[in-house]
Amino acid sequence: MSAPKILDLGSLKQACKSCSLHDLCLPLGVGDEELQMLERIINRKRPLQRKDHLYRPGDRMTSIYAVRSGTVKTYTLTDDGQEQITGFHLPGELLGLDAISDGVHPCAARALETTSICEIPFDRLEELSVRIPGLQHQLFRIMSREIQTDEHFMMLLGKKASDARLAAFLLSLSNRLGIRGFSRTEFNLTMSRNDIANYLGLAVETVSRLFTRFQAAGLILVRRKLITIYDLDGLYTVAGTQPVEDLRNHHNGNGKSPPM
Amino acid sequence: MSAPKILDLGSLKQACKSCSLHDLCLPLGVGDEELQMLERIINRKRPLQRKDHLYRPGDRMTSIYAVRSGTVKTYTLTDDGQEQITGFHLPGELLGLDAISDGVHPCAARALETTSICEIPFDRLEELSVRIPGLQHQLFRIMSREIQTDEHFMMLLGKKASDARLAAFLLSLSNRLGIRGFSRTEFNLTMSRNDIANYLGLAVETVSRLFTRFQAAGLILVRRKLITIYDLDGLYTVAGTQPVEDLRNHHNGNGKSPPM
DNA sequence: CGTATGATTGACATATTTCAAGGTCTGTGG
DNA sequence: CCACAGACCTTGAAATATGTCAATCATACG
Repeated sequence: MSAPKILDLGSLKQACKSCSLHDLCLPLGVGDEELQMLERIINRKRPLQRKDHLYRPGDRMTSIYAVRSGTVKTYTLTDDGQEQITGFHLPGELLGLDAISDGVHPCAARALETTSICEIPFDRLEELSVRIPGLQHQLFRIMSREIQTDEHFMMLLGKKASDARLAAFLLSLSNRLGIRGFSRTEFNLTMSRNDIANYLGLAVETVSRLFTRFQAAGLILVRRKLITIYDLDGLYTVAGTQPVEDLRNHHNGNGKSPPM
Repeated sequence: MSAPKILDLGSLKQACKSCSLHDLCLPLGVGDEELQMLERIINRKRPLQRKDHLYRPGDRMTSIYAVRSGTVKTYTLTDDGQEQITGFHLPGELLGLDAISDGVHPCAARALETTSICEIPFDRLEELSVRIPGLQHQLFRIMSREIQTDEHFMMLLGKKASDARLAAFLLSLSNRLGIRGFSRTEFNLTMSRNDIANYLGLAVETVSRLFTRFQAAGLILVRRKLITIYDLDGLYTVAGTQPVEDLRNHHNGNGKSPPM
Protein backbone atom coordinates (compact mmCIF):
# COMPACT_ATOMS: atom_id res chain seq x y z
CA MET A 1 0.00 0.00 0.00
CA SER A 2 1.50 3.29 -1.06
CA ALA A 3 0.98 6.34 1.07
CA PRO A 4 0.24 9.48 -0.85
CA LYS A 5 0.70 12.81 0.93
CA ILE A 6 3.65 11.26 2.68
CA LEU A 7 4.51 14.49 4.44
CA ASP A 8 1.13 14.74 6.05
CA LEU A 9 1.40 11.20 7.24
CA GLY A 10 4.82 11.88 8.62
CA SER A 11 3.63 14.67 10.83
CA LEU A 12 0.78 12.54 12.07
CA LYS A 13 3.10 9.74 12.92
CA GLN A 14 5.09 12.27 14.84
CA ALA A 15 2.10 13.21 16.94
CA CYS A 16 1.21 9.65 17.86
CA LYS A 17 4.63 8.16 17.88
CA SER A 18 5.10 7.78 21.61
CA CYS A 19 1.53 6.71 22.09
CA SER A 20 0.22 3.18 22.01
CA LEU A 21 -2.05 4.23 19.20
CA HIS A 22 1.11 4.32 17.19
CA ASP A 23 1.20 0.60 16.71
CA LEU A 24 -2.54 0.57 16.99
CA CYS A 25 -3.06 2.21 13.63
CA LEU A 26 0.12 2.54 11.67
CA PRO A 27 0.87 -1.01 10.60
CA LEU A 28 -2.55 -1.34 9.10
CA GLY A 29 -2.48 0.57 5.89
CA VAL A 30 -5.06 2.97 7.15
CA GLY A 31 -5.58 5.85 4.83
CA ASP A 32 -4.38 9.35 5.62
CA GLU A 33 -7.73 10.88 6.23
CA GLU A 34 -8.74 8.04 8.50
CA LEU A 35 -5.54 8.49 10.43
CA GLN A 36 -6.42 12.13 10.80
CA MET A 37 -9.85 11.24 12.09
CA LEU A 38 -8.29 9.10 14.72
CA GLU A 39 -5.86 11.76 15.70
CA ARG A 40 -8.61 14.33 15.94
CA ILE A 41 -10.59 12.58 18.61
CA ILE A 42 -7.62 12.29 20.93
CA ASN A 43 -7.29 14.91 23.63
CA ARG A 44 -4.16 15.79 25.49
CA LYS A 45 -4.91 16.18 29.12
CA ARG A 46 -2.94 18.52 31.30
CA PRO A 47 -0.17 16.61 33.06
CA LEU A 48 -0.93 14.72 36.22
CA GLN A 49 1.20 15.37 39.25
CA ARG A 50 2.51 12.61 41.45
CA LYS A 51 -0.35 11.04 43.41
CA ASP A 52 -3.01 12.66 41.24
CA HIS A 53 -5.80 10.35 40.26
CA LEU A 54 -6.72 9.91 36.65
CA TYR A 55 -9.87 8.14 37.75
CA ARG A 56 -11.20 6.41 40.81
CA PRO A 57 -13.24 3.28 41.31
CA GLY A 58 -16.85 4.00 40.55
CA ASP A 59 -16.09 6.88 38.22
CA ARG A 60 -18.14 6.82 35.08
CA MET A 61 -16.02 5.65 32.19
CA THR A 62 -16.10 7.89 29.16
CA SER A 63 -12.61 7.47 27.77
CA ILE A 64 -9.70 5.17 27.69
CA TYR A 65 -6.27 6.64 28.21
CA ALA A 66 -2.79 6.23 26.87
CA VAL A 67 0.28 7.13 28.87
CA ARG A 68 2.47 9.58 26.93
CA SER A 69 5.16 9.95 29.55
CA GLY A 70 5.50 9.05 33.20
CA THR A 71 4.03 6.10 35.04
CA VAL A 72 0.56 5.28 36.26
CA LYS A 73 -0.43 2.59 38.66
CA THR A 74 -3.87 1.04 38.64
CA TYR A 75 -5.33 -0.60 41.69
CA THR A 76 -8.51 -1.97 43.14
CA LEU A 77 -9.62 -1.95 46.72
CA THR A 78 -10.36 -5.22 48.47
CA ASP A 79 -13.57 -5.42 50.39
CA ASP A 80 -11.73 -4.59 53.57
CA GLY A 81 -10.27 -1.49 51.99
CA GLN A 82 -6.79 -2.69 51.17
CA GLU A 83 -5.17 -1.59 47.96
CA GLN A 84 -4.33 -4.21 45.37
CA ILE A 85 -2.23 -2.93 42.53
CA THR A 86 -3.25 -4.43 39.22
CA GLY A 87 -0.61 -2.87 37.03
CA PHE A 88 2.02 -0.26 36.33
CA HIS A 89 1.62 1.55 33.05
CA LEU A 90 4.50 2.95 31.10
CA PRO A 91 4.53 5.33 28.15
CA GLY A 92 2.65 3.91 25.21
CA GLU A 93 0.40 1.69 27.29
CA LEU A 94 -3.36 1.87 27.47
CA LEU A 95 -5.45 2.33 30.56
CA GLY A 96 -9.08 1.74 31.41
CA LEU A 97 -9.93 -1.20 29.17
CA ASP A 98 -11.40 -2.97 32.17
CA ALA A 99 -14.09 -0.31 32.46
CA ILE A 100 -15.73 -0.80 29.07
CA SER A 101 -17.80 -3.66 30.29
CA ASP A 102 -19.70 -1.79 32.98
CA GLY A 103 -19.16 1.79 31.87
CA VAL A 104 -17.70 2.40 35.31
CA HIS A 105 -14.10 2.17 36.41
CA PRO A 106 -13.53 -0.82 38.67
CA CYS A 107 -10.02 0.40 39.43
CA ALA A 108 -8.29 3.58 40.38
CA ALA A 109 -5.50 5.03 38.27
CA ARG A 110 -2.93 7.21 39.93
CA ALA A 111 0.23 8.89 38.71
CA LEU A 112 3.48 7.73 40.28
CA GLU A 113 5.31 10.76 38.91
CA THR A 114 4.50 13.70 36.71
CA THR A 115 2.68 12.05 33.87
CA SER A 116 1.09 13.15 30.65
CA ILE A 117 -1.87 11.37 29.24
CA CYS A 118 -3.85 11.14 26.04
CA GLU A 119 -7.55 10.82 26.46
CA ILE A 120 -9.52 8.86 23.87
CA PRO A 121 -13.29 9.21 24.17
CA PHE A 122 -14.47 5.67 23.91
CA ASP A 123 -17.75 6.25 22.12
CA ARG A 124 -15.97 8.12 19.38
CA LEU A 125 -13.32 5.45 19.19
CA GLU A 126 -16.05 2.87 18.73
CA GLU A 127 -17.62 4.90 15.97
CA LEU A 128 -14.28 5.15 14.26
CA SER A 129 -13.65 1.43 14.61
CA VAL A 130 -16.80 0.75 12.68
CA ARG A 131 -15.55 2.91 9.86
CA ILE A 132 -11.96 1.69 10.01
CA PRO A 133 -11.97 -2.11 10.26
CA GLY A 134 -8.23 -2.16 10.80
CA LEU A 135 -8.73 -0.05 13.87
CA GLN A 136 -11.34 -2.41 15.20
CA HIS A 137 -9.01 -5.28 14.66
CA GLN A 138 -6.23 -3.50 16.50
CA LEU A 139 -8.47 -2.79 19.44
CA PHE A 140 -9.41 -6.43 19.64
CA ARG A 141 -5.76 -7.31 19.52
CA ILE A 142 -4.84 -4.89 22.26
CA MET A 143 -7.53 -6.18 24.56
CA SER A 144 -6.58 -9.73 23.73
CA ARG A 145 -2.99 -8.95 24.57
CA GLU A 146 -4.07 -7.63 27.92
CA ILE A 147 -5.96 -10.82 28.65
CA GLN A 148 -2.90 -12.79 27.66
CA THR A 149 -0.54 -10.87 29.90
CA ASP A 150 -3.03 -11.16 32.73
CA GLU A 151 -2.98 -14.91 32.30
CA HIS A 152 0.77 -14.87 32.35
CA PHE A 153 0.71 -12.86 35.51
CA MET A 154 -1.65 -15.34 37.13
CA MET A 155 0.91 -18.01 36.45
CA LEU A 156 3.50 -15.86 38.15
CA LEU A 157 1.35 -15.42 41.25
CA GLY A 158 0.13 -18.98 41.29
CA LYS A 159 3.29 -20.91 40.59
CA LYS A 160 6.37 -18.83 41.21
CA ALA A 161 8.29 -18.15 44.39
CA SER A 162 9.10 -14.67 45.57
CA ASP A 163 12.49 -14.43 43.88
CA ALA A 164 11.09 -15.50 40.52
CA ARG A 165 8.33 -12.93 40.85
CA LEU A 166 10.67 -10.06 41.51
CA ALA A 167 13.05 -11.14 38.78
CA ALA A 168 10.17 -11.37 36.31
CA PHE A 169 9.01 -7.96 37.41
CA LEU A 170 12.38 -6.38 36.79
CA LEU A 171 12.65 -8.10 33.43
CA SER A 172 9.22 -6.91 32.46
CA LEU A 173 10.18 -3.34 33.20
CA SER A 174 13.46 -3.80 31.42
CA ASN A 175 11.76 -5.10 28.29
CA ARG A 176 9.01 -2.58 28.18
CA LEU A 177 11.43 0.28 28.70
CA GLY A 178 13.75 -1.19 26.11
CA ILE A 179 11.00 -1.34 23.52
CA ARG A 180 10.34 2.34 24.14
CA GLY A 181 13.94 3.21 23.55
CA PHE A 182 15.11 3.49 27.14
CA SER A 183 17.90 1.49 28.66
CA ARG A 184 17.14 -2.12 29.43
CA THR A 185 19.79 -2.34 32.07
CA GLU A 186 19.51 0.87 34.00
CA PHE A 187 16.29 2.49 35.04
CA ASN A 188 14.48 4.11 37.90
CA LEU A 189 11.77 2.39 39.81
CA THR A 190 9.05 4.96 39.88
CA MET A 191 7.04 2.93 42.35
CA SER A 192 7.79 2.33 46.01
CA ARG A 193 8.95 -0.98 47.42
CA ASN A 194 5.53 -1.18 48.96
CA ASP A 195 3.90 -0.92 45.55
CA ILE A 196 6.15 -3.60 44.13
CA ALA A 197 5.41 -5.92 47.02
CA ASN A 198 1.71 -5.24 46.76
CA TYR A 199 1.70 -5.92 43.04
CA LEU A 200 3.64 -9.15 43.40
CA GLY A 201 1.62 -10.42 46.33
CA LEU A 202 4.53 -10.24 48.75
CA ALA A 203 5.46 -8.39 51.93
CA VAL A 204 7.60 -5.26 51.62
CA GLU A 205 10.26 -6.85 53.74
CA THR A 206 10.48 -9.78 51.37
CA VAL A 207 11.01 -7.48 48.43
CA SER A 208 13.64 -5.57 50.30
CA ARG A 209 15.50 -8.72 51.22
CA LEU A 210 15.30 -9.93 47.65
CA PHE A 211 16.85 -6.74 46.33
CA THR A 212 19.66 -7.21 48.78
CA ARG A 213 20.01 -10.83 47.78
CA PHE A 214 19.96 -10.13 44.05
CA GLN A 215 22.61 -7.52 44.60
CA ALA A 216 24.76 -9.84 46.67
CA ALA A 217 24.45 -12.40 43.88
CA GLY A 218 25.78 -9.85 41.41
CA LEU A 219 22.58 -9.81 39.39
CA ILE A 220 21.78 -6.16 39.89
CA LEU A 221 22.95 -3.02 41.57
CA VAL A 222 20.42 -1.25 43.73
CA ARG A 223 20.89 2.38 44.58
CA ARG A 224 17.66 3.44 46.17
CA LYS A 225 15.29 3.71 43.21
CA LEU A 226 17.91 3.22 40.58
CA ILE A 227 18.35 -0.30 39.31
CA THR A 228 21.28 -1.42 37.24
CA ILE A 229 21.02 -4.88 35.78
CA TYR A 230 24.38 -6.63 35.60
CA ASP A 231 23.22 -10.05 34.57
CA LEU A 232 20.11 -10.24 32.43
CA ASP A 233 20.51 -13.95 31.77
CA GLY A 234 20.92 -14.59 35.46
CA LEU A 235 17.68 -12.77 36.11
CA TYR A 236 15.93 -14.85 33.48
CA THR A 237 17.21 -17.95 35.18
CA VAL A 238 15.84 -16.79 38.52
CA ALA A 239 12.56 -15.83 36.89
CA GLY A 240 12.39 -19.23 35.26
CA THR A 241 11.16 -17.81 31.98
CA GLN A 242 12.55 -17.55 28.53
CA PRO A 243 13.73 -14.13 27.45
CA VAL A 244 10.54 -13.20 25.68
CA GLU A 245 8.80 -9.94 25.94
CA ASP A 246 6.21 -10.51 28.56
CA LEU A 247 4.19 -9.29 31.47
CA ARG A 248 1.84 -6.45 30.71
CA ASN A 249 3.54 -5.44 27.55
CA HIS A 250 0.80 -4.04 25.42
CA HIS A 251 3.14 -3.43 22.59
CA ASN A 252 2.94 -5.47 19.47
CA GLY A 253 6.23 -7.24 19.04
CA ASN A 254 6.03 -8.29 15.42
CA GLY A 255 5.65 -5.59 12.85
CA LYS A 256 3.36 -7.53 10.59
CA SER A 257 -0.20 -8.15 11.52
CA PRO A 258 -0.54 -11.94 11.71
CA PRO A 259 -4.23 -12.81 11.49
CA MET A 260 -6.53 -10.97 9.06
CA MET B 1 -37.19 -1.27 20.75
CA SER B 2 -40.00 -3.33 19.24
CA ALA B 3 -39.21 -6.59 17.54
CA PRO B 4 -41.12 -7.22 14.37
CA LYS B 5 -41.35 -10.78 13.13
CA ILE B 6 -41.38 -11.93 16.69
CA LEU B 7 -41.70 -15.54 15.78
CA ASP B 8 -38.61 -15.55 13.70
CA LEU B 9 -36.71 -13.86 16.45
CA GLY B 10 -38.06 -16.34 18.90
CA SER B 11 -36.63 -19.31 17.07
CA LEU B 12 -33.27 -17.61 16.73
CA LYS B 13 -33.20 -16.89 20.42
CA GLN B 14 -33.85 -20.53 20.91
CA ALA B 15 -30.79 -21.50 18.94
CA CYS B 16 -28.45 -19.15 20.75
CA LYS B 17 -30.09 -19.16 24.12
CA SER B 18 -27.60 -21.24 26.00
CA CYS B 19 -24.70 -19.58 24.25
CA SER B 20 -22.84 -16.54 25.44
CA LEU B 21 -23.76 -14.90 22.19
CA HIS B 22 -27.18 -14.79 23.69
CA ASP B 23 -26.40 -11.82 25.85
CA LEU B 24 -23.88 -10.77 23.29
CA CYS B 25 -26.49 -9.75 20.76
CA LEU B 26 -29.96 -9.85 22.19
CA PRO B 27 -30.04 -6.88 24.51
CA LEU B 28 -28.90 -4.64 21.74
CA GLY B 29 -31.88 -4.09 19.52
CA VAL B 30 -30.12 -5.77 16.66
CA GLY B 31 -32.42 -6.30 13.74
CA ASP B 32 -33.68 -9.74 12.78
CA GLU B 33 -31.71 -10.13 9.65
CA GLU B 34 -28.51 -9.10 11.41
CA LEU B 35 -29.23 -11.62 14.10
CA GLN B 36 -29.58 -14.22 11.41
CA MET B 37 -26.27 -13.23 9.92
CA LEU B 38 -24.64 -13.75 13.25
CA GLU B 39 -26.29 -17.07 13.72
CA ARG B 40 -25.25 -18.18 10.29
CA ILE B 41 -21.53 -17.91 10.87
CA ILE B 42 -21.63 -20.05 13.98
CA ASN B 43 -20.73 -23.71 13.60
CA ARG B 44 -21.62 -26.48 15.96
CA LYS B 45 -18.68 -28.73 16.48
CA ARG B 46 -19.07 -32.36 17.26
CA PRO B 47 -18.96 -32.92 21.01
CA LEU B 48 -15.63 -33.19 22.74
CA GLN B 49 -15.00 -36.18 24.95
CA ARG B 50 -13.36 -35.88 28.33
CA LYS B 51 -9.67 -35.01 27.93
CA ASP B 52 -10.09 -34.04 24.29
CA HIS B 53 -8.30 -30.87 23.32
CA LEU B 54 -10.18 -28.06 21.66
CA TYR B 55 -6.89 -26.43 20.86
CA ARG B 56 -3.32 -26.57 22.03
CA PRO B 57 -0.67 -23.93 22.65
CA GLY B 58 0.79 -22.84 19.35
CA ASP B 59 -2.26 -23.80 17.32
CA ARG B 60 -3.21 -21.21 14.80
CA MET B 61 -6.24 -19.30 15.98
CA THR B 62 -9.05 -19.08 13.51
CA SER B 63 -12.09 -19.05 15.74
CA ILE B 64 -13.24 -18.25 19.18
CA TYR B 65 -15.47 -20.75 20.93
CA ALA B 66 -18.45 -20.74 23.19
CA VAL B 67 -19.24 -23.58 25.54
CA ARG B 68 -22.75 -24.92 24.95
CA SER B 69 -22.67 -27.61 27.58
CA GLY B 70 -20.00 -29.26 29.64
CA THR B 71 -16.85 -27.74 31.05
CA VAL B 72 -13.55 -26.75 29.50
CA LYS B 73 -10.35 -25.91 31.28
CA THR B 74 -7.74 -23.67 29.73
CA TYR B 75 -4.13 -23.84 30.77
CA THR B 76 -0.66 -22.69 29.84
CA LEU B 77 2.58 -24.50 30.33
CA THR B 78 5.30 -22.92 32.39
CA ASP B 79 8.77 -22.91 30.92
CA ASP B 80 9.61 -26.02 32.87
CA GLY B 81 6.59 -27.79 31.48
CA GLN B 82 4.21 -27.53 34.40
CA GLU B 83 0.57 -26.94 33.71
CA GLN B 84 -0.97 -23.72 34.98
CA ILE B 85 -4.73 -23.64 34.69
CA THR B 86 -5.99 -20.22 33.68
CA GLY B 87 -9.69 -20.88 33.85
CA PHE B 88 -12.65 -23.20 33.90
CA HIS B 89 -15.31 -22.42 31.35
CA LEU B 90 -18.95 -23.21 31.88
CA PRO B 91 -21.83 -23.19 29.40
CA GLY B 92 -22.30 -19.78 27.86
CA GLU B 93 -18.72 -18.68 28.34
CA LEU B 94 -16.29 -17.72 25.61
CA LEU B 95 -12.92 -19.24 24.94
CA GLY B 96 -9.88 -18.17 23.02
CA LEU B 97 -10.01 -14.39 23.37
CA ASP B 98 -6.40 -14.43 24.46
CA ALA B 99 -5.37 -15.70 21.05
CA ILE B 100 -6.60 -12.80 18.96
CA SER B 101 -3.53 -10.77 19.63
CA ASP B 102 -1.01 -13.16 18.10
CA GLY B 103 -3.27 -15.28 15.94
CA VAL B 104 -1.94 -18.24 17.85
CA HIS B 105 -3.31 -19.89 20.95
CA PRO B 106 -1.09 -19.25 23.97
CA CYS B 107 -3.14 -21.72 26.01
CA ALA B 108 -4.55 -25.18 25.67
CA ALA B 109 -8.25 -25.87 26.04
CA ARG B 110 -9.35 -29.29 27.15
CA ALA B 111 -12.73 -30.77 27.98
CA LEU B 112 -13.28 -31.91 31.55
CA GLU B 113 -16.35 -33.89 30.55
CA THR B 114 -18.33 -34.46 27.40
CA THR B 115 -18.71 -30.97 26.08
CA SER B 116 -20.37 -29.32 23.14
CA ILE B 117 -18.97 -26.23 21.59
CA CYS B 118 -19.94 -23.49 19.18
CA GLU B 119 -17.23 -22.33 16.89
CA ILE B 120 -17.24 -18.72 15.74
CA PRO B 121 -14.80 -17.95 12.92
CA PHE B 122 -13.13 -14.82 14.13
CA ASP B 123 -12.55 -13.12 10.80
CA ARG B 124 -16.22 -13.42 9.98
CA LEU B 125 -17.15 -12.18 13.41
CA GLU B 126 -14.97 -9.15 12.85
CA GLU B 127 -16.62 -8.48 9.52
CA LEU B 128 -20.00 -8.70 11.14
CA SER B 129 -18.96 -6.38 13.96
CA VAL B 130 -18.17 -3.71 11.44
CA ARG B 131 -21.66 -4.01 10.02
CA ILE B 132 -23.39 -4.34 13.36
CA PRO B 133 -22.02 -1.69 15.73
CA GLY B 134 -23.94 -3.16 18.63
CA LEU B 135 -22.08 -6.42 18.11
CA GLN B 136 -18.76 -4.65 18.12
CA HIS B 137 -19.68 -2.96 21.33
CA GLN B 138 -20.67 -6.25 22.91
CA LEU B 139 -17.39 -7.83 21.91
CA PHE B 140 -15.50 -4.98 23.51
CA ARG B 141 -17.58 -5.42 26.61
CA ILE B 142 -16.98 -9.14 26.77
CA MET B 143 -13.24 -8.72 26.44
CA SER B 144 -13.29 -5.92 28.97
CA ARG B 145 -15.18 -8.13 31.37
CA GLU B 146 -12.55 -10.78 30.99
CA ILE B 147 -9.83 -8.28 31.83
CA GLN B 148 -11.81 -7.21 34.84
CA THR B 149 -12.29 -10.71 36.16
CA ASP B 150 -8.63 -11.41 35.57
CA GLU B 151 -7.78 -8.41 37.73
CA HIS B 152 -10.09 -9.68 40.38
CA PHE B 153 -8.44 -13.02 40.27
CA MET B 154 -5.02 -11.43 40.65
CA MET B 155 -6.28 -9.89 43.85
CA LEU B 156 -7.36 -13.30 45.00
CA LEU B 157 -3.95 -14.80 44.32
CA GLY B 158 -2.02 -11.84 45.61
CA LYS B 159 -3.88 -11.00 48.76
CA LYS B 160 -6.04 -13.87 49.93
CA ALA B 161 -5.18 -16.88 52.04
CA SER B 162 -5.94 -20.40 50.94
CA ASP B 163 -9.33 -20.63 52.62
CA ALA B 164 -10.52 -17.39 51.05
CA ARG B 165 -9.38 -18.61 47.65
CA LEU B 166 -11.26 -21.85 47.85
CA ALA B 167 -14.37 -20.17 49.22
CA ALA B 168 -14.25 -17.61 46.41
CA PHE B 169 -13.82 -20.40 43.91
CA LEU B 170 -16.87 -22.27 45.15
CA LEU B 171 -18.90 -19.07 45.18
CA SER B 172 -17.80 -18.26 41.66
CA LEU B 173 -19.00 -21.65 40.46
CA SER B 174 -22.19 -21.27 42.44
CA ASN B 175 -22.97 -17.90 40.88
CA ARG B 176 -22.11 -18.84 37.37
CA LEU B 177 -24.15 -22.00 37.56
CA GLY B 178 -26.98 -20.10 39.19
CA ILE B 179 -27.08 -17.55 36.39
CA ARG B 180 -27.39 -20.42 33.92
CA GLY B 181 -30.33 -21.85 35.75
CA PHE B 182 -28.58 -24.58 37.71
CA SER B 183 -28.62 -24.91 41.45
CA ARG B 184 -26.44 -22.47 43.34
CA THR B 185 -26.16 -24.73 46.31
CA GLU B 186 -25.62 -28.16 44.90
CA PHE B 187 -23.36 -28.98 41.99
CA ASN B 188 -20.69 -31.31 40.76
CA LEU B 189 -17.08 -30.33 40.53
CA THR B 190 -16.16 -31.41 37.06
CA MET B 191 -12.50 -30.74 37.73
CA SER B 192 -10.16 -32.75 39.94
CA ARG B 193 -8.81 -31.54 43.26
CA ASN B 194 -5.53 -31.23 41.50
CA ASP B 195 -7.03 -28.86 38.95
CA ILE B 196 -8.61 -26.75 41.66
CA ALA B 197 -5.35 -26.53 43.56
CA ASN B 198 -3.44 -25.71 40.42
CA TYR B 199 -5.87 -22.98 39.47
CA LEU B 200 -5.82 -21.42 42.94
CA GLY B 201 -2.06 -21.59 43.30
CA LEU B 202 -2.19 -24.11 46.15
CA ALA B 203 -1.06 -27.66 46.82
CA VAL B 204 -3.60 -30.44 46.37
CA GLU B 205 -3.24 -31.38 49.98
CA THR B 206 -4.17 -27.89 51.06
CA VAL B 207 -7.34 -27.99 49.00
CA SER B 208 -8.22 -31.38 50.38
CA ARG B 209 -7.74 -30.18 53.95
CA LEU B 210 -9.79 -27.09 53.27
CA PHE B 211 -12.71 -29.14 51.98
CA THR B 212 -12.55 -31.15 55.16
CA ARG B 213 -12.36 -27.99 57.23
CA PHE B 214 -15.22 -26.28 55.42
CA GLN B 215 -17.31 -29.34 55.93
CA ALA B 216 -16.43 -29.56 59.62
CA ALA B 217 -17.44 -25.91 59.94
CA GLY B 218 -20.83 -26.71 58.46
CA LEU B 219 -20.29 -24.53 55.42
CA ILE B 220 -20.58 -27.26 52.84
CA LEU B 221 -21.11 -30.94 52.40
CA VAL B 222 -18.54 -32.75 50.30
CA ARG B 223 -19.37 -36.08 48.77
CA ARG B 224 -16.57 -36.82 46.39
CA LYS B 225 -17.27 -34.48 43.49
CA LEU B 226 -20.64 -33.36 44.70
CA ILE B 227 -20.71 -30.13 46.67
CA THR B 228 -23.68 -28.99 48.68
CA ILE B 229 -23.45 -25.48 50.06
CA TYR B 230 -25.13 -25.16 53.44
CA ASP B 231 -24.06 -21.66 54.31
CA LEU B 232 -23.59 -19.25 51.43
CA ASP B 233 -23.16 -16.26 53.71
CA GLY B 234 -20.57 -18.12 55.70
CA LEU B 235 -18.65 -18.84 52.54
CA TYR B 236 -18.80 -15.18 51.58
CA THR B 237 -17.39 -14.33 54.98
CA VAL B 238 -14.51 -16.74 54.51
CA ALA B 239 -13.94 -15.42 50.99
CA GLY B 240 -13.92 -11.89 52.34
CA THR B 241 -15.93 -10.59 49.42
CA GLN B 242 -19.36 -9.15 49.03
CA PRO B 243 -21.96 -11.38 47.44
CA VAL B 244 -21.49 -9.95 43.97
CA GLU B 245 -21.21 -11.92 40.83
CA ASP B 246 -17.53 -12.29 40.32
CA LEU B 247 -14.60 -14.34 39.18
CA ARG B 248 -14.54 -15.20 35.53
CA ASN B 249 -18.17 -14.61 35.00
CA HIS B 250 -18.44 -13.49 31.44
CA HIS B 251 -22.10 -12.99 31.73
CA ASN B 252 -23.55 -9.54 31.80
CA GLY B 253 -25.36 -9.15 35.08
CA ASN B 254 -27.49 -6.11 34.35
CA GLY B 255 -29.97 -6.41 31.55
CA LYS B 256 -29.54 -2.86 30.36
CA SER B 257 -26.46 -1.83 28.50
CA PRO B 258 -24.96 0.99 30.57
CA PRO B 259 -22.63 2.94 28.28
CA MET B 260 -23.64 3.68 24.70
C1' DC C 1 17.45 20.88 61.09
C1' DG C 2 14.02 17.84 62.60
C1' DT C 3 10.26 15.14 61.36
C1' DA C 4 7.97 11.96 58.39
C1' DT C 5 8.19 8.52 55.11
C1' DG C 6 10.20 4.74 53.08
C1' DA C 7 13.74 1.08 53.18
C1' DT C 8 16.45 -2.28 55.39
C1' DT C 9 17.53 -5.82 58.67
C1' DG C 10 16.81 -9.22 62.38
C1' DA C 11 14.19 -12.42 65.19
C1' DC C 12 10.24 -14.93 65.46
C1' DA C 13 5.65 -16.86 64.06
C1' DT C 14 2.95 -19.40 60.91
C1' DA C 15 0.57 -20.72 56.79
C1' DT C 16 1.40 -23.64 53.32
C1' DT C 17 4.23 -26.95 51.05
C1' DT C 18 6.55 -31.17 50.91
C1' DC C 19 7.11 -35.85 51.90
C1' DA C 20 5.10 -40.09 53.01
C1' DA C 21 1.52 -43.34 53.73
C1' DG C 22 -2.90 -45.10 53.41
C1' DG C 23 -7.56 -45.03 51.69
C1' DT C 24 -11.20 -44.90 48.18
C1' DC C 25 -13.24 -45.03 43.96
C1' DT C 26 -13.47 -46.47 38.98
C1' DG C 27 -12.82 -48.92 35.07
C1' DT C 28 -10.96 -53.15 33.01
C1' DG C 29 -10.15 -57.71 32.03
C1' DG C 30 -10.29 -62.25 33.48
C1' DC D 1 -19.00 -60.73 39.10
C1' DC D 2 -14.80 -60.15 41.22
C1' DA D 3 -10.14 -58.73 41.59
C1' DC D 4 -6.81 -55.63 40.47
C1' DA D 5 -4.43 -51.55 38.84
C1' DG D 6 -4.18 -46.92 38.63
C1' DA D 7 -5.77 -42.54 39.50
C1' DC D 8 -7.43 -39.71 42.79
C1' DC D 9 -8.17 -38.14 47.35
C1' DT D 10 -7.24 -37.69 52.26
C1' DT D 11 -4.47 -37.35 56.39
C1' DG D 12 -0.34 -36.78 59.30
C1' DA D 13 4.28 -35.10 60.43
C1' DA D 14 8.06 -32.38 59.28
C1' DA D 15 10.28 -28.69 56.54
C1' DT D 16 10.36 -24.11 54.80
C1' DA D 17 9.27 -19.96 52.56
C1' DT D 18 7.21 -15.99 53.58
C1' DG D 19 4.78 -12.96 56.69
C1' DT D 20 4.67 -10.35 60.97
C1' DC D 21 6.58 -7.55 64.48
C1' DA D 22 9.97 -4.43 65.89
C1' DA D 23 13.95 -1.63 65.68
C1' DT D 24 17.16 1.05 63.07
C1' DC D 25 18.64 3.63 59.28
C1' DA D 26 18.51 6.65 55.20
C1' DT D 27 16.43 9.95 52.53
C1' DA D 28 13.42 13.44 51.34
C1' DC D 29 10.83 17.34 52.71
C1' DG D 30 8.97 21.07 54.92
